[in-house]
Amino acid sequence: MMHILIADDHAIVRRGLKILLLEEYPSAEIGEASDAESLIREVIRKTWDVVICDISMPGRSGLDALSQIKQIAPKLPVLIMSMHPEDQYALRVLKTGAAGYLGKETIHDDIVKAIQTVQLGKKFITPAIAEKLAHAIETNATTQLYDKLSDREFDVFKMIASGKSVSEIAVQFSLSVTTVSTYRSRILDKMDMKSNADLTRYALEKSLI
Amino acid sequence: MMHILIADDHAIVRRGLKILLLEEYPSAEIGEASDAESLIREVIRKTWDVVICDISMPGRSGLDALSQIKQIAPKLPVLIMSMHPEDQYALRVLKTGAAGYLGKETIHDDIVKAIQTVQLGKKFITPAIAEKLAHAIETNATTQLYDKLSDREFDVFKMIASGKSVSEIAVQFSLSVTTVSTYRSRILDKMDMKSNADLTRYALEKSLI
DNA sequence: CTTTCTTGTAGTTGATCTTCTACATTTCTT
DNA sequence: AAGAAATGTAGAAGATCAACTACAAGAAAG
Repeated sequence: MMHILIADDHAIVRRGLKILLLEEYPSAEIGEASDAESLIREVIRKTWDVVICDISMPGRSGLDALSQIKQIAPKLPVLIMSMHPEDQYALRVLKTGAAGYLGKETIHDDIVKAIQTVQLGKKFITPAIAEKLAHAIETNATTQLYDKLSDREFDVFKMIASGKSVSEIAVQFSLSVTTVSTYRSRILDKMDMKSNADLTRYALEKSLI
Repeated sequence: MMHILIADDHAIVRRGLKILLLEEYPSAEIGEASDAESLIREVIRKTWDVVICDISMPGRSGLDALSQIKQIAPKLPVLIMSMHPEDQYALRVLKTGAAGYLGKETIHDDIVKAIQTVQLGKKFITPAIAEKLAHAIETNATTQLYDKLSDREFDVFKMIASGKSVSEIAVQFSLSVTTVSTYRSRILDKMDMKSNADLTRYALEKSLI
């Protein structure tokens, strides 16, 4: 019997996905988590065959959750789904240890194949992503400005870009304000930008927020 | 028999929503559209009782689609849903003629009520939105948001939106920093926004910077 | 297997910003 | 025209932030 854990903050998405999966795996046990915390809790609580996780969840992002999961259960395959056009997060996500990356548009068609693939211990890569990967390797990766950011920095970057203040971010991440401020400096430095507005503009342009 | 048209670019969302609706209206006919074009086509093709539409769809946005629908079938109630919780679009959406606005988080709980409400020809307004509305009316929101700004405020608005700090602006206009800060507060208040990032986003959207 | 670079994390302190309040001028309203 | 609301303008005090510094743990380089 298959044990599949779904993590997404939108109940409708969980519901739709669950039904989709039950069609293919009628006897499967489908677990649900609506945020990063309960996702981690579930992963600890019992053994799953595969986790399907949305990257953009409130609180700690799915990316964060992913790396945590990879610590707790390195061999548990995690499929990351995103509503953003495929390429944005794909590389980062795969680098963090995801077993595959799915756009919410194509999940319908890809999910079953993806699960089968990761069950064999392989990575599930769509042609679109594969191309992106190839291109990234060819052009020596770091074409995107934000690729230079660490995961933490990237999280902070998105939050600043979407208007969160450093202190809000500090609270949310339980960090010191100065720590977040340091991140901000490093982000600005790495991306060669001068103001939060630059970050916002950039993030909008790249559809990161 | 109920005829409900769902428009969302994510198949999973459509699926989840459909099942949700069929639970309540087992005999309903649920139509689906995955983008603005087919949504419009469907609206023209046959008569629906209600349309449920995501704002953020690829190509022309749901907002665009909404205003087109309102031209084609002014009396067809359109419920707009968004995954952004307290969206700054809420007001705009209602002004464009939507029958209601739902966050994807609460849609689960609200959708049936919403449909019933709009079937009676009334608008479905959640308390959160209601408050926004009240505030908007209070501050006399009718035309473009930035129309409410005075000339000075508008200048400051553009500068803040493009990333200038209040002190830079103060220097440039030979004003006290606090004066500029006061302008900023008033701008934020009048435009019902919370952060500089909101201003940047808005200004970009309106091509003001 | 050291050395160097990167990352995650903060403290201190001076700079910047916000909030609250206030008060003349204008500019509507009635 | 009298009163109300909006606008241009700041000060004081407290909140927030940035810059510089620091250091440990991990990664990468050699």
